[in-house]
Amino acid sequence: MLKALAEPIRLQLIEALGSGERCVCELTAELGMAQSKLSFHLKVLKEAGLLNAREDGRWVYYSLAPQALQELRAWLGALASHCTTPAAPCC
Amino acid sequence: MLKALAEPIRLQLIEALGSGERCVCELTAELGMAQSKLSFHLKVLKEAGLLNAREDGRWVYYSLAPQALQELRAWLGALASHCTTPAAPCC
DNA sequence: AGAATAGATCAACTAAAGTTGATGGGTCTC
DNA sequence: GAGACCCATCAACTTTAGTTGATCTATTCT
Repeated sequence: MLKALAEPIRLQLIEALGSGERCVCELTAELGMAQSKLSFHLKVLKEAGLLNAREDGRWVYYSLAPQALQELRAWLGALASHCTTPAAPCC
Repeated sequence: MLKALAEPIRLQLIEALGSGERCVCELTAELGMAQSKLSFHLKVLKEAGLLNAREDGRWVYYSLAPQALQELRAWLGALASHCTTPAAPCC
């Protein structure tokens, strides 16, 4: 999942979807890039569970999966809670 | 920063540091991998702002940077807040 | 001072991931 | 049903990132 997030184009997609659902053609126009490229990255994000796809006739609408975002937040929260414990003198 | 997180070994490091500060030799032993490899990944994480390094004589202790974690959480929160808006019919 | 240890860095190699342009399947309009 | 349009997929290529083993600096111990 983190691997899916960690790519500039995919981050652009995530940001674009932050304001709500979008269809692919809209995203293609907005980001100005080859359709196949976009399709590739959307697939990666979808397979990581970060995006939901909704088909409507000949269009496909993508949106962020809030649950995945929540999961990540929870993980970060857990990490932050104990990470300031000092190390025992080592070796 | 996300790019730094998105790598299995670096995730192991992050998890290991979740319970508190550690020195490199300890991490090397714990993860059982070449020292140069570990040093490489620690550097990536540090340059991303995710880790703090504290030198003490011949040892170096690494710990998670809570501020970076907080930043990420905030970003995810902002994304989650509007992402369910349905798309306007497109094209 | 000399030897040993912790850790960083480097160059050459290997492996993984993104890009490109073409093709194919499905859906809509006329 | 022919043509246009949206999107996914594929193979070949290019780019980027991780690995390895050797070497180097700094620090500690005898």
